[in-house]
Amino acid sequence: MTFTRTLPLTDISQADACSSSLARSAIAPDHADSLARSLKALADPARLRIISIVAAHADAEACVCDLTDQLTLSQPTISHHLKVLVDAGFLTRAKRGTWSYYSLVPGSLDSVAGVLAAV
Amino acid sequence: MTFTRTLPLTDISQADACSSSLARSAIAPDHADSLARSLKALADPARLRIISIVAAHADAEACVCDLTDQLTLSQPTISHHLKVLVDAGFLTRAKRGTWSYYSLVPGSLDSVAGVLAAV
DNA sequence: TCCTTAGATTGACATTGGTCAATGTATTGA
DNA sequence: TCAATACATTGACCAATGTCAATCTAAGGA
Repeated sequence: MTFTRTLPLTDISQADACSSSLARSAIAPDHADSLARSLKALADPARLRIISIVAAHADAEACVCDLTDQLTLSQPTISHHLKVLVDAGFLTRAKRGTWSYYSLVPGSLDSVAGVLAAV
Repeated sequence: MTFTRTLPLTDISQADACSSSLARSAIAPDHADSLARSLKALADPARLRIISIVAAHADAEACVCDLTDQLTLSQPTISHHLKVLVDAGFLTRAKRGTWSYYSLVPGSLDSVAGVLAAV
C-alpha cells in the first residue's frame, strides 16, 4: 500500500454531476452510488436494445411504435423502460402530436464509458 | 427510418465473447443479454468501490482484509460481491497462504466501456 | 494436536426490479 | 361531440438481488 495509482473514477452522470477529481485515491461512496445508478439503468437487455434501436434510427430518434415492433414486450413495459432511461439521463422525450419521440442525450453514454475506461 | 447509423454495439464481455460486428443495425438480443450481465455486475456501489480499491492498490491487488477495512459491510457480503465480480470476469483471485488476493483482469473494464462509447 | 485466523458458503430475510392487465390521458379525425 | 389512436400510469405479481448471522474450510502457529 505504498504506491497508489492514479484513479480518476469520478462520477459524471448527467443528473447529479460532481466534478471533483478522484485521482490518487479510491472512489468516494456517494460517487459510487450515482455511478451505480447510471449503470443500473443500462444493465437490462430490453433497455440496451431500446438505446440501440434509437441510435440506429435516422436522427437518432424513435417513437414508441418503433420499439413495440421490434421488442417482444408489452407497450406498458416499454414505456416503463423508457422512463427509466429518461430519468437516468440517457434519453429525452419529445412529444409531437400523438407520438412521443425518444432520442439519445449526446455524450451521456460516453460519460459512463469514460469513467469505466479510466480505472 | 430510411438511413441507418453505424452501430457497433457488439458484446465483448470476456465470458461469452461474440465477435460479430453489429454495425449498421440494432444490437442482437443475445448480445444485449450478455452485455446486460456485465453491466449488472458493475451496477452496485459496493462492487464499484471494490474495483476502485483494488485498482488503487500497488500492483492492483488487494486482499479481503483491505476491503473489510474500508467498506462498512460484513465479511460474507464482501465475499459475495467478490464472487460476482470474479464470475463476471472483472477480477481474478490468487490464494497465497491464508490470504486471498484479488486483482483486476486487464482490459475487462475497457471492453465494456468500449461497447458503450461506440453507440 | 489444538487453537486461531482468513476467507468462503449456506440459509433466511427484506427490498428491488421486470412484467403485464387494466385503466387513464391527450390528441386526431370524422 | 364521439370514436379511435398513441402513449403513460397504476396495481399486482413473481423473480432476482443485497445483506447478515451462522457455519464451514483451510492454513499457520504454539
